Amino acid sequence: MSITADLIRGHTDAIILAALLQGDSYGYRINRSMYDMTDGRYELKEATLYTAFRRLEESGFIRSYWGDEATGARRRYYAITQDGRAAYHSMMREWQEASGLLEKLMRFGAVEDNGGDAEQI
Amino acid sequence: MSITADLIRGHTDAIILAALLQGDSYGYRINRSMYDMTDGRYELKEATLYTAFRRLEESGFIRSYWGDEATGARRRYYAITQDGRAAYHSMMREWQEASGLLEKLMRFGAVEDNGGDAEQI
DNA sequence: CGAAATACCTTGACAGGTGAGGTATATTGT
DNA sequence: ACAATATACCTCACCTGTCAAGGTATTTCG
Repeated sequence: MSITADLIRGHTDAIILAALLQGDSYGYRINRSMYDMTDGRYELKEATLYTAFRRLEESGFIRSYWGDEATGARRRYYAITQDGRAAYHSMMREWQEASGLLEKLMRFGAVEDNGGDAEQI
Repeated sequence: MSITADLIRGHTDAIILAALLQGDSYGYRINRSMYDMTDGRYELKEATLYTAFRRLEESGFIRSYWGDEATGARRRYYAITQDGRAAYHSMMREWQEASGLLEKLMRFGAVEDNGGDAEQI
């Protein structure tokens, strides 16, 4: 994994909700698709993933049920709720605003960076 | 302040370094300009700011000195180092990559969101 | 004279992320 | 037949960045 954890922090919930907008799914699969979509540059740690599921379910944004697979390991499926959809859209709006501000603040200095040693003030 | 703290988390260092690329400055002023640039939608909390200064100085990305103001409250100025410039550029590259991935992952679900209740995979 | 602004700092607590560990079943290679 | 790997779930203790709340000292303005 190449990108710093703290840059992702706080976005886990939105990512999971986004995945569930495509349809019900389960932990292992969601993580897999994340890994595939980013060409292995990013995947959620399992502990992070399951913590997030618990958090999201407590918030009422998702609900879970056990799959009825006849074979293989049991799977716990998650479904997004209406509250979850609303939360997702709200998170996306926040992301829009925040990323715009961050871009502005972080680019700020670069515009006049001459690489020299600036004097006081 | 309107945007969620966790969306900003981890970007504080890059923001401060960006500000210092414009020239030496001090805590209060940096925070002020951040507030002004975002029309009051975001400002660092003081505790966060000073924690970041300490962290950055320990990493060798900035150095500090006391201003010689004859009047008014004393000011501790900060200057970005060469290591700090390198770190800034590295952080910006990370941000580029991370924000691209995040965008991809978070938009993912939205493309086929029909608002209905999806059935189990 | 008192309030507000400027300017710095510390402490304790919180929340999200993660390393390291665990369980169980099915598949694949030798 | 048996070991290794993949699938699939889970928990606990710890780390780190943030922040609320508190503090100090000086200057300016009504």
